[in-house]
Amino acid sequence: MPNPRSHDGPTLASVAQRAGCSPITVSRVLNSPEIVSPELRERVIAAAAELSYHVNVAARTLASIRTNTVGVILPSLTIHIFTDVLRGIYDGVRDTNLRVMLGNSHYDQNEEERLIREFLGQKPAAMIVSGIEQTASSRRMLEAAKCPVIQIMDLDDDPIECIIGFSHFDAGYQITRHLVEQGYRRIGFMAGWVNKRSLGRLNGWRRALEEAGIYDPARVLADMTDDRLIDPSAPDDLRYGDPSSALHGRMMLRKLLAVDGGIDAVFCNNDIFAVGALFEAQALRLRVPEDLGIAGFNDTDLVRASHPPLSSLRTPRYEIGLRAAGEAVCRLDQNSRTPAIIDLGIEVAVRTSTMRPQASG
Amino acid sequence: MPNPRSHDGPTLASVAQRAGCSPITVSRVLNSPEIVSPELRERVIAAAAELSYHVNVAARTLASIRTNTVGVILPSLTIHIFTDVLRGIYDGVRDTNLRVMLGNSHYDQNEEERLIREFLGQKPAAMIVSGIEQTASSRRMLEAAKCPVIQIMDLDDDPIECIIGFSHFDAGYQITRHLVEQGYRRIGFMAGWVNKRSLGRLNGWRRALEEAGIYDPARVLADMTDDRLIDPSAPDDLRYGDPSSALHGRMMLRKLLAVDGGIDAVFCNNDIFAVGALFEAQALRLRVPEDLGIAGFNDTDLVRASHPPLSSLRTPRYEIGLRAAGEAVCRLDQNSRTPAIIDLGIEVAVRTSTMRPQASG
DNA sequence: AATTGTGATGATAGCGCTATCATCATGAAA
DNA sequence: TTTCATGATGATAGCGCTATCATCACAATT
Repeated sequence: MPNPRSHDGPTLASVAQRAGCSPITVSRVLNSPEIVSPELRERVIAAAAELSYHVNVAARTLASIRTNTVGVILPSLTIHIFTDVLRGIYDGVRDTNLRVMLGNSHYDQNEEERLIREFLGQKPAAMIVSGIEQTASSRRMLEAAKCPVIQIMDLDDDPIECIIGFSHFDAGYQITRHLVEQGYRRIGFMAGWVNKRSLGRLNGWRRALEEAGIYDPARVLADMTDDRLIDPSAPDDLRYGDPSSALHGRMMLRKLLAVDGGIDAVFCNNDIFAVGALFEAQALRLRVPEDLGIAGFNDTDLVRASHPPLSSLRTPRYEIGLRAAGEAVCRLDQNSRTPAIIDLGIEVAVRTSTMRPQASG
Repeated sequence: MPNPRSHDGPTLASVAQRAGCSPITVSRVLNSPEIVSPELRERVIAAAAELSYHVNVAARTLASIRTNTVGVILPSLTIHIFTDVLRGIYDGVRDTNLRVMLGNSHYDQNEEERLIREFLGQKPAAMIVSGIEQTASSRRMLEAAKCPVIQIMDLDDDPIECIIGFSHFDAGYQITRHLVEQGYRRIGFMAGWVNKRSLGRLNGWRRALEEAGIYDPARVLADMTDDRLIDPSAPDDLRYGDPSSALHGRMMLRKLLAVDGGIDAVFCNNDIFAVGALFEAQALRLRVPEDLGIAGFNDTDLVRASHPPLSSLRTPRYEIGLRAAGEAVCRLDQNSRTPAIIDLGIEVAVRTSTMRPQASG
């Protein structure tokens, strides 16, 4: 009777036996094939194929100290921004031997800290974490980590090691500048719920308006800083709903139009809000862009196809994920931990929704 | 000098030493605390906390045969449907000791087979795979797997073991019946690109129309069965774009309106197409629902907020993920492998976009 | 012929954990 | 008292792999 603790699958030893060599040689064929003679190598490969052998990752990890797992911690899987990033990361580790271990912090810094602790306990090959809002203790753990640590999505702070993203301040500033240049004067900001990144955009919006002498704090709407948006006990409508739903966009536009003096343009913190605002404008029979300019954020497919097409700010979400994975691979290859701030840039995508006829500006 | 191969972190042995007991007792505190005396247990927990000990997952896996990893294989991370499912899965394994290992097959059955082989090689605790379109060899491997295998998203076939989803045929049938009941007679189907699931919906659409005696095969648009949609070498516009973009919806509506006899309503294979169709209708100054009825699929946030709100078919995407994870946990607990077909049901969400004034019906 | 280097392969000893069996008090039942 | 069950803890032996060092044939160099 065979050892009951053993797996049933073939092991290095069984491949070795079949190929007529020692287990360690099989290991070499797997890990550094160039140092094994061609004939033996072929024999081993054939034997492995015949037995449909697959390495036991746990055993390899245990024996070799290094793992091939990249820990990724994102604040949400609901918000499409982060699934775009995630897709980039997965595409970035394709054709490498790296695995992704994903954690969802649900925008909870304590949960994030827990995940960081747990992931670091597994000695990951690299860590990719979103943003710069970690707790002090999370930050300390990441700084002490013996692997590349890559922060993503943000820029404006001193990174732990490598940070890949874009300036949210610039993003808010540039899209707002565009609205100012189009002649809009009462420009609102539909922030939704405010985190560090949104705050950067808000400050960019504010700066652009202050420079033009038309800043009015009443025109920012951030009162959705509301636990219901992320609280699992919230009513179904919001719980299953995207916290950035188009319905919120509609509601917020109504509120902004109702503030003293109203608004003649709105910068929406994401494209979904913007589409919601567009629908609300249609419902109110406001002409876009004549009566109301609408600008989105992220430049997703949707706003290219709307009627009228919406201006937006293109953010390199997929590219951030791809590059983050690439940096991880590269830093592992070169065993380097050089600090780096990688700005993947942004771009204002100008479309009809903000092309105000100059006559009326 | 310590063993250079060893990790630097604390091990079971160091915790044991600090707690003044043997390593195996520490292991017991971790795995079945109830069999250790309260005092010793407390001492061990305290020692572990002081050293901030974390188990070495690789060592545990190697020693215990069983892993705590659930392999999940999805065909896409681009399509929001699957990220909804993914979110459900992650929420479903929260507060369990299960990990998720995610693979993206990019709608490629060979890639899927590769992933299945690789994942099974790691003796996962369970497997969750999307759909029923596996290759024969994939199917064989999954059937032979020594772990619960849960298929999701579909229903209409004999499952490997447990399948969780809904009937795509019924879905297509019900939403089309609704359109028929509203008095629409030239009802198109905007399929986009056809896989097994879309085909089910198409057949449902067809059946409903045949029953009403108004089926016309010219009114289905499925010519986007186009490799560019999933080919990484496609032009940027499509590559980075969602293969179910609203722009496709706009294009397809134009095509459907141009077929002989035109259409007076359209069932769109997803909500994004439907919103695109709505925008196109707006651009063409077609009144919705009077001139054109529009129905979407999935009932996402977006269609609730559009102007007019779009009817859609609610699909339990998040719930499928949640339940799949739940089934995995449950089957592991009970060590059962009972066949099960779990229909999570669908619902027609009727909104303005298909409420045709009966006078004109 | 002796020495050295090189390239290919093998032997050995763990990596940190858990399955299994062994031990040893303790108290209840005979 | 003896026996036996029970509960708590320990000792031992791997899980399947790789790091490290050892070996050995063979060719090149002195």
